Amino acid sequence: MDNPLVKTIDIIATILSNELKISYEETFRFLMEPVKEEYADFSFPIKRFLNDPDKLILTIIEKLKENNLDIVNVKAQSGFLNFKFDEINLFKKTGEYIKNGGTLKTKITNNPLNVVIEHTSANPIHPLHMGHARNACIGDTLSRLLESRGHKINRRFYIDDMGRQVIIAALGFKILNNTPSELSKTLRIKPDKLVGWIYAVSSTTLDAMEAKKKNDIEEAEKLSSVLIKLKSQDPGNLFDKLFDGLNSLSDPEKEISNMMLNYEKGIEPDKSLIRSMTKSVLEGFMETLNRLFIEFDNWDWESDIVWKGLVDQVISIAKNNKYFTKFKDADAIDIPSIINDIVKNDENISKILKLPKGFELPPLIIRRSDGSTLYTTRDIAYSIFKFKETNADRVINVIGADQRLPQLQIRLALLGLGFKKEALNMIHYDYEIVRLPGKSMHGRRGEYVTLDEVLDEIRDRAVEELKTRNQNIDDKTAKEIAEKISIGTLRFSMVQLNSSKPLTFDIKKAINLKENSGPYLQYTYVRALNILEKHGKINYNDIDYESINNKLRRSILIKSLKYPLIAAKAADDLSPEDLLSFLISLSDLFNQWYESDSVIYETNYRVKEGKALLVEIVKNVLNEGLNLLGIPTLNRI
RNA sequence: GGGCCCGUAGCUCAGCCAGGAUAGAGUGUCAGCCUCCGGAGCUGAAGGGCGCGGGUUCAAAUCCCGCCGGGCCCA
Repeated sequence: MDNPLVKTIDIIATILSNELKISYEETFRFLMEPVKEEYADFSFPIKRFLNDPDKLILTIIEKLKENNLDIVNVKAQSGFLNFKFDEINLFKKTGEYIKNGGTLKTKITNNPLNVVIEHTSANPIHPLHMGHARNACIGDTLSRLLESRGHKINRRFYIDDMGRQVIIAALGFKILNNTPSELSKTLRIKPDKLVGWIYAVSSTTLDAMEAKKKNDIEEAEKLSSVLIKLKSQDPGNLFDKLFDGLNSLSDPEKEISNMMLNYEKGIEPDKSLIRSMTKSVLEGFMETLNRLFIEFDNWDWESDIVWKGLVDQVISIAKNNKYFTKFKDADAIDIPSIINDIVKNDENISKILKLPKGFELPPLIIRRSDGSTLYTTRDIAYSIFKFKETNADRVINVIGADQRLPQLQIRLALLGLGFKKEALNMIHYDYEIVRLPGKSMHGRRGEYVTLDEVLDEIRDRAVEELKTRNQNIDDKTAKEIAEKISIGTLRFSMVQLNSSKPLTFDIKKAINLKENSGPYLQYTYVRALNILEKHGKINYNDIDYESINNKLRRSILIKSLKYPLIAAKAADDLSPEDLLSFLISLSDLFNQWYESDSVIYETNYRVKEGKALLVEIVKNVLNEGLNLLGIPTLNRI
């Protein structure tokens, strides 16, 4: 059930689509907000399609009358079809709609899909940091947005447990002769933080040993100063044992490659050690992600993909494929030929893959001459797996922009191996890095600011702020509210910016809690809630619907009712930031109104009921929008 | 050396994909607003012609070509 404005726009889009012989989806895409409110409530750039729209206007009016939706005026002006609502009539219909339990949710799609969204997928060797925060917030917001649009969403986390880094961390635990879960319990330290420290010490120590061996004195000195710093962060007399143990290894490189091979084959005790360590880290991840209300449907182990034989399958498919080739003795897929044969002859495919012009790609090695597989090979297997598992129509991978080339290679390989559907419906949703001013990030050296630390810091500042505003607030309440504020701050700032731009996260600025932030939306929601609480139940039968005939109130009504369309478009465009800026501008309008036109002190009873209905509408939209952004709402602030 | 991304008010950004209505926000600056629904708020002012140079078009911040600056990836 759609609200009267959405219903009207829907009919208009259907008519335009029929008359102009363009698809409904395309029509919907072009229906837009005019640059200025005075022009119209909705516009359509008709000149792009048609020179004389007069007849079309008559058809539209007729059809709307047939559907008892005669609440809109249509005019053709400077190349646009301009639609303007009869606000009184619209308000009346909306009142009835809300009274009968109508809601303002994302308009449901006509074409529901099975969508897999893989996101976060952080390396399980240290706690989540701000880069992962951006990934997680984007992925989760996309999931919520697409789900609200009526798609079936499957959220997956890929556990990259076969990389060299994981093995190095596991080697550290092997030397300490202890399990991560026991150690983190006895030392009372979050498991991901413990593993992060052990990994940093192990990998720095190994690098230092290597530097000494090569007589690279400068590098060795640099690394030993890193080690001194790491030693000062020792969570419980572990450093010396770890450092000495690693140094006593005669051939650490061989140790690592043995462990790696053992794990790939599933041989104990390495298998259990690596699994349990990774699980501990994942527990830490979940704890952090739960704070942000982020959950997954499936956790996929890279090792499972291998152990199930899916990687071997890919290799045997490749061997029987015409694009199989040898590259420097290794098994490879002939990417250049795939480009030549398939992509270059098909404009559609080359558009979807966004192949760089005149760029030569080398063959993609899938198995080294020693028989070991590569990360990308496993990724090809995993890509096929993701489609198969849920019979997915589309897979969205939220992965950093630095992975563009490998992601493209995977899709080209899939294309060549006959997985056309997979290749063309796999979206690399890329995002740029997050910088913290004045801080450098090196996971291998233990230099990073964790997501937990950032959330805690924002929360603590928010507690202070709450206490200065409200002397009577008790500690527990303040902390609860502050936690929600910190989530609002973080989730807002991670999604606010177009993902193709590097994001500088300035904690000081984020804590400033100024307009254009999560707390601003939370604050506005509380305002609406307070008014409604003071006003009490709305008497729908007593509403003066003509009271909407006022510039600000009218704007607020129209804007709010557009919400289902805006959210739908944001979902179709995969642009959560559009939803966010809509909510900000609705909040701006609402706050302007709040300052200038009281609801509670309105003396005309019937007008007062009308105003209360408008507040109710705004409250519903904010509630819904915040929910899609994963920003918790508050009852007080 | 090649490819990709970014370059719009002092600062952070929207608009570019799908070219059209006087180029928009926020922040900062300056000037105002608490006998009135919670001031994390509101009102107002100053501030850019869209990195630079060409081209296509009736129309370019948006499309094409070249260049400059920054970042990433591959070598």
